Amino acid sequence: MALADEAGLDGLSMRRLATELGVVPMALYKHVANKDELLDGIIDTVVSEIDLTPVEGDWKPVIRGRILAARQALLRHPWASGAIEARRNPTPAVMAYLDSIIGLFRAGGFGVDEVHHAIHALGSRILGFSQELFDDTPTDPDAQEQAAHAMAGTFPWLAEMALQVAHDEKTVVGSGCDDQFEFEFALDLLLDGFERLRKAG
Amino acid sequence: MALADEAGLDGLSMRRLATELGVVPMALYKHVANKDELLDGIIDTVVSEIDLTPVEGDWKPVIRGRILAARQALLRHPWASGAIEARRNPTPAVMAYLDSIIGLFRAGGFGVDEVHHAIHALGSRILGFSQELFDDTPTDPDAQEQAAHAMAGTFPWLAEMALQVAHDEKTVVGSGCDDQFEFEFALDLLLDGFERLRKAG
DNA sequence: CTCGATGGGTGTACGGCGTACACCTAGACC
DNA sequence: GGTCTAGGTGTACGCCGTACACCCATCGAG
Repeated sequence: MALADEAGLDGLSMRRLATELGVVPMALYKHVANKDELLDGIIDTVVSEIDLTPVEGDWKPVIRGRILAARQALLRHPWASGAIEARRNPTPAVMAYLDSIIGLFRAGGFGVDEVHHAIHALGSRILGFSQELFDDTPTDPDAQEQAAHAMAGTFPWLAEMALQVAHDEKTVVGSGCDDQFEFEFALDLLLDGFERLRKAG
Repeated sequence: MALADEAGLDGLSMRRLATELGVVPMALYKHVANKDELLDGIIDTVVSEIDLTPVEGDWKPVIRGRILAARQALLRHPWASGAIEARRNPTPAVMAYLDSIIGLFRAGGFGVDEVHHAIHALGSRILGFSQELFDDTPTDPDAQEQAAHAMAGTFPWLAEMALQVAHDEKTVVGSGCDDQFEFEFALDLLLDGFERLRKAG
């Protein structure tokens, strides 16, 4: 049923998925009320991949690990994070995940208010634009460098950063922005911040 | 043209917008190549509302102010942030905004790498779910409290937090989650983190 | 063994979407 | 007056989600 995770496509749906299953579109409606419900379903199966089994240890590494696990699950299904955000009310599995995170904070000695703020901080996108603002499709560094030079006049600082990235790409192996690193960087920054607040508070 | 900011609706478009302008749908295509280009257009007009005029002062309050200004602009047009995120490449105005932020960091003494990480941190949604995970449509506290109790069994920690929020709503005026406060909380946490890194760095 | 109910698949149809293509018109400019 | 062109028009196509009516195979009750 929710094995509809299949062909891994996102923007395409319902009629398409039906034919993919060798069935007429309307047949799907015998299993789900509408498309949203179907999406809720597959979202839940993805989120359920996150390992929520209790772990012993200090709150910080434990929470860190769980969030990174969630990230891994979402990375396995690139369309998922977008789908989750588009939903107006969270699905049960999402609730369960959130609940587990909150529980870890509470067990770590945080007060309810503190956790509340922490959850918001972890969930908010400060710039209002998401991390994937630039699609990090790996273009070759030289083209990137050229583009950077081209916009040096209008967007000097952006260009500077882009050049640095292009440079790194040519010297070190791997793609310019190490997304994983960036993610952990921001995560640790926040976790450290929470810790300081707790000690201070 | 981009005065299409009009009726403030989002999910509806093109044909709809055409009739709204008293014109046949295809007429729009004499001004924009396709719907995406139109969206890019209105996104740019929204983002252009952000005041990017140079400001004197310490980097932290200046950046803080600019980001909060951006937030105000996006809050004025609730559909905008979603639209921006959905776009694959940023529009010029978005680039200009990013550039200005990067510039402020650089002027504040940050190195290129540091700024790079900072930008990523500011832009990422750590949980993978956005802040508006729960639509904060103001429901009455009692109903909320009841719902919280109902899920206390399955999601104890979530319920605990929800109860606290419901309680606050009844005692203090204003809505339970002060979004503005939460936003500034996360923002300051990150800014403080950046500062410490720079001093350590 | 018949019979009704029921779960799942089918076919047709509607209204909405974005947009390709060919056409028309009113002014601007030589 | 003749040409060019920017902008508006009409028709049509293929996609989408889904409402509604139908059909059939299985199965438990009588």
